[in-house]
Amino acid sequence: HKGPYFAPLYEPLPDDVKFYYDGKPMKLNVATEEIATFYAKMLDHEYTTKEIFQNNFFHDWRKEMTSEERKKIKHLEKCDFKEMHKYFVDKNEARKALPKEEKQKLKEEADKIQEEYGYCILDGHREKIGNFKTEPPGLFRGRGDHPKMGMLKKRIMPEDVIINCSKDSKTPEPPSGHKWKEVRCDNTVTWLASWTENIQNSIKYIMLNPSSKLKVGVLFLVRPSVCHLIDPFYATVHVRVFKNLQLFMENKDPGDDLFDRLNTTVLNKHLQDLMDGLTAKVFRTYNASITLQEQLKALTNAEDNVAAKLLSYNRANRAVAILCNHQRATPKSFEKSMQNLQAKIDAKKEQLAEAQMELKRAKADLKAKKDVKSKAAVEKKKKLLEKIQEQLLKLNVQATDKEENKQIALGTSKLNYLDPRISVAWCKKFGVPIEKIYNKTQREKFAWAIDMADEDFEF
DNA sequence: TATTCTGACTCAGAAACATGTAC
DNA sequence: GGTACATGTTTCTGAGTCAGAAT
Repeated sequence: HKGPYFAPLYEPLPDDVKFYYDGKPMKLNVATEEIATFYAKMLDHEYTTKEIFQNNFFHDWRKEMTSEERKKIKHLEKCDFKEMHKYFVDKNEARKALPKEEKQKLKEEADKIQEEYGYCILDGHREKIGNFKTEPPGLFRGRGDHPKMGMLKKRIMPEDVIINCSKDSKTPEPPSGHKWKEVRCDNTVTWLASWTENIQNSIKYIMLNPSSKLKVGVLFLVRPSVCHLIDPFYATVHVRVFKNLQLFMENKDPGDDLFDRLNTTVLNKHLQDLMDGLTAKVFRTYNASITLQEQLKALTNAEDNVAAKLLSYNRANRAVAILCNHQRATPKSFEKSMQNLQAKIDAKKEQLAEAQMELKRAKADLKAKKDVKSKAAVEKKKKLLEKIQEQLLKLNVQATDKEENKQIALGTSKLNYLDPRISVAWCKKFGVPIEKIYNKTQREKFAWAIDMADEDFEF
């Protein structure tokens, strides 16, 4: 591989884009200016209204200032980033408004980079890399009430990067004038390059795409032996759990934490002792997959059309998502798009009524004239009516699906917990094209399952 | 021995980006 | 046939999991 693709260097602002302190324009040192742009870009994000974010940013920013700047810039409230912010907003819009050919050119450049840095050779095969770019510098966006939000995420330099590649391969060249932190040849790990980020001091990796053979469903493929044991395991565990619960509670007051002695490490250790490869995650996967299979069996109607079958599939998938607690916030545009859909349904209903009228008229016409032409007209109207009925049904199914899916995220279970062979088998059995349930990326990731599962596959 | 830390890897949702559809 | 908006897809990166090492 060629090592990571580094984030582009900072381009200083044009002279007419100014930063103001206490109402007066102030020219910043390049390094100081760069960090200011990180904040300026986020001005209309909720983050910049949060005190922790502001404080962390200001603290880290001041650390990078020259001593003169630091002497002058003492309060964030007196900093005016608005002109800088506007500059970036305008720049974004200008990019969107670019003529087609220009956009095409940019795309080709990106593809070239992808082609050059986005692949590696693993055991003689060309494999796609998942993330081949270093994370660009910016302000840390912790989730929830993260105490470090707003801190400066520093630029990653070649000197920070450890390269991992095989002994007999050509070592990637560092960018000119730089060198790698280290080059090693460790074939016991899967990463190609790594660096330590400065916020949490954790290691970031460059690794392969989920479709690569290093990533493909090891869990599912070693699973059968484990999962055969889970059913009887559940049956006996029931009794034992109840007894243990009683035991736990005997020595506790009502407010005490019931499971103070049970953390994942202890649990996994115990499960590992029972059987090699058994962890808490295996149970999650097992439960998800067996639920999907059961629900599909219960909900699918062989006589339904494809749209209705897909509704059944999504319902089964939803049952799994609920089980795994994959909730999401109702999308911001939900109400509006639901209204649009409803409007479409109403329009279709009108069309339907219209088509029914026309058919009636055509029939009357046929009765009166009894000629070939009006017979053909009746047939044509019948066809039209059927088509509209089917379209209406499809729209109704869509609306139901959308409503039921409002607060549920299907992606995670579909991508990470469900054995894809269950879905593949279902598609084959009920004549549903696989593209209806897996998009391109998903089909790549699950290529092994699409090849191997037939319609009789049972989990 | 118990607890915390570290490294490797997977999961998860938001944002960016691309594509489709209605006007 | 072009544009604006909606929807679908991909990228990005913070968070979580798990095993083994360090304290």
